[in-house]
Amino acid sequence: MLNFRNKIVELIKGEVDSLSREEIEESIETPPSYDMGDYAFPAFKLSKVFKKAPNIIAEELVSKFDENPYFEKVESAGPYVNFFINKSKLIETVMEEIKEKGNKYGSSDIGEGKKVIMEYSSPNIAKPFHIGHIRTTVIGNALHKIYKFLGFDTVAINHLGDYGTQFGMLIAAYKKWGDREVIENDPINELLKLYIKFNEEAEKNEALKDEARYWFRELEEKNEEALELWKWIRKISLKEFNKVYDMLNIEFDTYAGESFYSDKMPKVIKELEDKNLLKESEGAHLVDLEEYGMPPALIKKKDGSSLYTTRDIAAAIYRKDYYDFYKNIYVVASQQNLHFKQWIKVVELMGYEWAKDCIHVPFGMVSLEDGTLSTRRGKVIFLEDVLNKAVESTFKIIEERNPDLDNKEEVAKQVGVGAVVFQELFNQRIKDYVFSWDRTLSFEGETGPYVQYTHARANSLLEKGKFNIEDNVDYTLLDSDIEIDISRLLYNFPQVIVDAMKKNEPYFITRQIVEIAKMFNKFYNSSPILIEDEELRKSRLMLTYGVKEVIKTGLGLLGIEAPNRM
RNA sequence: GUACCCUUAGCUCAGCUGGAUAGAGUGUCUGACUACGAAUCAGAAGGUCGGGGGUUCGAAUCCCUCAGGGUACGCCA
Repeated sequence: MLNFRNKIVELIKGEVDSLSREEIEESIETPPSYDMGDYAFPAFKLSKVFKKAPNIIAEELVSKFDENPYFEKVESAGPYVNFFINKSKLIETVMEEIKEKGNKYGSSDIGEGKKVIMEYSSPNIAKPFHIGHIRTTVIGNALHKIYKFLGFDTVAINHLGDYGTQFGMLIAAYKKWGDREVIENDPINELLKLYIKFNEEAEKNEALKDEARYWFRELEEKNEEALELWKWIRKISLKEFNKVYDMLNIEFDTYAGESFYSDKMPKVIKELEDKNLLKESEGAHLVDLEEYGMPPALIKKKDGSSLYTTRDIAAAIYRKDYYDFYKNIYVVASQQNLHFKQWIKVVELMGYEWAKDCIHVPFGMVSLEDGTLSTRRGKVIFLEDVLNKAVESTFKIIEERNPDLDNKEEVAKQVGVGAVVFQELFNQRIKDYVFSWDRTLSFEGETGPYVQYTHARANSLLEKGKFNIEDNVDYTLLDSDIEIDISRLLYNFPQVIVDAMKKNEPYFITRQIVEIAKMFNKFYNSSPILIEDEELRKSRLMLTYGVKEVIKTGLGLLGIEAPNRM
């Protein structure tokens, strides 16, 4: 595909030697409106070099760029040099590229040979998968797909919370009040009940906490009974989680969670001691980080057992050895910012230069209208319920508007789940939000169903118009403002994917496909597509095809399906 | 108490590494279905970018400060 920015860099570089190609590339901007041009080069920085007013420099530059095949017009506007792209070249290059690459349009090999670890979702065993888990799960999945699409060699890790004192609690609670059959029938809820009951009782009776600690120690010592219970609880919980993962169409490469690293920690503690990083304080062992403006990182408890900082350090070291990662990414809530800063600093202090490749990708908090989520107090909204409710609402809408649709259940699932996922990936990760049923179940405006609807509509046009990708198309017929606007958005799509990867922000893609859908709907409402004139029809269908492909790819990267009918 | 994050239209949010007149959606009001799919489109109204300083040719964007909200701070993860 033609790279218009590079063409501008070449033109400017030909006239101005004092700026490097990179500097020129970086200063190229998009004007506020396309009436003013497709790209703009501001001359402010040159005014110091040439000791002239920027608007004079801009004028002088323009006079040198008259005849050029890639830009139909170059003009100055005050201090800016504005470039107007050659529209037929733009449309032709983007359409030919989409035609050639199809559903691979926007992919690349920039990540070739680089291993990227994406740790996300990571629910706690025996606790419900609630609305609070949706963010890490959905953001992580999207990032995983984005990196993969850009050629990175990815590993999706579900770092299950399957170890720790809480397990001692569960085992103790099960031994006191548990019933295997009851739990088998409704694992998460029953285990949650045990968990809540144990916490309530433990507040009244301190001795229970000792029992929990006892059972956790037994588990670590590989006591057969404890081990068997642990395996069983882990298995039935995972089975429940997989219901949600199936609905979301998410798979992991490994479920190596906390337990997996439990035997890798003593070595780390020893290493910290050998490197003189460990300090004793009030019976516990820690790494002092005062020098770096952070509270100390606790490594070993009074009783000798380890903490999750130790576990994360051990996991990172293991992963470096085993995978030799290029980036080791953690999609974990912003509440853990300090924790990540601490342990990554400790890894750095241990002398591992790859500490900088461990990246925490934080996101904001979800709360309920009446306050914070709390598993212990049973104040949660289950993710499964959210998804099911969205699917039900969608099903009703389909019954109303498109009752003859084939496989309504399947489509309702794709659209309902898609709506939830889309909403989750629509804004910057860091923003907190309050969960609202109204918002989750609204399918109008900038929503997943809107984009999916546009896709289905485009598909229907292609079918009715008997679109054939082999047809030769006269691109010069696509010359209206809307058609060019659409082409520009399609043209920018590959760059948007790269930006999304660089910033670990899937919403760049969400916003781009919304823009494409909006522009296409505008086009659809203003220009007939299935018309008599064969040449014109073919060209408009080609544009429709481009829109359909890019929307589908974009949705796919977000983990959302694109049904052909809905 | 200390550190970090957030604050843009009634509501929910965009605004690319500072750049040309601050944009969407939603809600409100108005208009378009015997129409290629109305989960759509067109239009109107709606903003001292939390307040105040500073840096700069230029600040919603960078720095300082104040206010409001949130999160985290040694034996949970």
